[in-house]
Amino acid sequence: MSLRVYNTLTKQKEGFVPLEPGKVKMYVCGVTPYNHPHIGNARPFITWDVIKRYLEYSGYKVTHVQNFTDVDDKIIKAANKEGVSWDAIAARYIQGYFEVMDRLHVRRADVYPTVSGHMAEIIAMVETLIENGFAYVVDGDVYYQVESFSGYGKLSGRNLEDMKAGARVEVDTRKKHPMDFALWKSAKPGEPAWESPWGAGRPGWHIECSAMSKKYLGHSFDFHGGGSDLIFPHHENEIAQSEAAAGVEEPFVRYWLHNGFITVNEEKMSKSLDNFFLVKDILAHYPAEVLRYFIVATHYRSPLDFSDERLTEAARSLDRLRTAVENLRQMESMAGGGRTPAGDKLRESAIQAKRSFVEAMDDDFNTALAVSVLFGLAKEINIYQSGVVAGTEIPDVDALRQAKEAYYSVMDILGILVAEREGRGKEEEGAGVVEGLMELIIALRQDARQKKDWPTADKIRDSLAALGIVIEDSAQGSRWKQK
RNA sequence: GGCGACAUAGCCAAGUGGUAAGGCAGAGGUCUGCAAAACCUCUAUUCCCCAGUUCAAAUCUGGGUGUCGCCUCCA
Repeated sequence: MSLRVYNTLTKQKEGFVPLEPGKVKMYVCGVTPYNHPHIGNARPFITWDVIKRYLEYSGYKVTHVQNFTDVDDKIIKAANKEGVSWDAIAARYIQGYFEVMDRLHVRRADVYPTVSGHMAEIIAMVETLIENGFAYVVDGDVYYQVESFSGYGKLSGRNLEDMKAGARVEVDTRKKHPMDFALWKSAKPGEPAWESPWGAGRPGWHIECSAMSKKYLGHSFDFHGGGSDLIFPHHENEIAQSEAAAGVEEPFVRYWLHNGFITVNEEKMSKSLDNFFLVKDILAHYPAEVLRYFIVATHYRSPLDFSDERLTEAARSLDRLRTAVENLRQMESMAGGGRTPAGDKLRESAIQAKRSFVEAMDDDFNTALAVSVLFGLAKEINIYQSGVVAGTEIPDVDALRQAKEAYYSVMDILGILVAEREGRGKEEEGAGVVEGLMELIIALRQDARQKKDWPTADKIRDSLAALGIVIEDSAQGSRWKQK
């Protein structure tokens, strides 16, 4: 079994073959920094973070490029509203982006190109398109002529006739075809502008990704990703620009991957509908792990409905996975022994889990299925731990090592329970993990088993008190706490 | 109006030809000072509806219904 991915271009799953053996080049459409990212914005980045981790786990050397659209109508509008410069707005929200993505354990891309930093490349590509007869100049504006590119519509499954018929926007009469789109817009008062062969102005939206991907990844690369709302027109236009400019047979992008939307009450979460939740606000109420689990527990192409109930449910599910981590850590800290039948069973479960995990991820990054593998292994770990706690099993060091390796490597790729694995999870929640507590309780029970004298609550309290540990009673039941 | 996706238990969600994973919630049980956690058992004779293909369909085909998305900035 090897990696298969669903390609939006061909509308089917295809076996993945990289352009260069052992290397993967990917471009992910980033954000327009005019506000803090909402949870819908975060989905593609968590998704691609997992994809990247899995590709690296599979042995690929990954080059990841993700842009910031820092020259844009919405940024200019926000700047004018606040009375600050456009680049101050962009800088603020780029920082905001990194702050929440870091908390979500989204690892950094290799390059984060910006529009403002790549004017020369953008202008050069527009010039090439004009020279090759794919674009025309009108009063300082430059338009891409869609009819000149025979493949126009191949990604979104549309043809120019349909689009003409279904056009809902007022048509600019200077354009040769209603679907022709701007590569360069002439300068307007109060807007940032750069010098160009066609006069002062700024780039259209789509050209940046073509120009920047070419600079960092070449004219042909492996993956291009983003939300499915980018399929048309953004990615369709990128293909038209990049393939027309390159003028070669090779496809611009080998595999187009698009994630589904996050919805609220079954409706797309978007800034225009004003039904969005900012990641930073959610993180004030839920641990980052929960949000990450919530995203990863559903396949990336499916819609995902966001609500408080769903996050609470995610938190409970995650608790189950966390318990197994804690059980692993507890057993690990105990004196261990050699191979046992129960250990063999655990070892086999670990090997099978890794196999199942790879199968799930190879099938178009099926993280939902991968999560279920984790639950299966968690159960085996817990069963094993029950035996250890009961004193009927002496920890099989090798089996535990393998279970831990399998369990952790899956979580590593999904990017969940990062802190717990280092024993910091409970600390973050405000309660301390008491080192050695489990061993003490197990010792008491083993001792009691021999003497046929079960430890009473008072005996346990006394033993614990001697170590400076008190049992706190609360509405939720008793909790072990170290004073 | 044009194009496309989806419909699986109370909720969420895998499964795309071989007889329904997993999680949450719920019920019963084991263990245990009580709890919590964990473990065991149960909870969809059936996958929106109808027709068809097939030895065999949640999975394929046709029709219908419903929901969502794109066609305007959007992750």
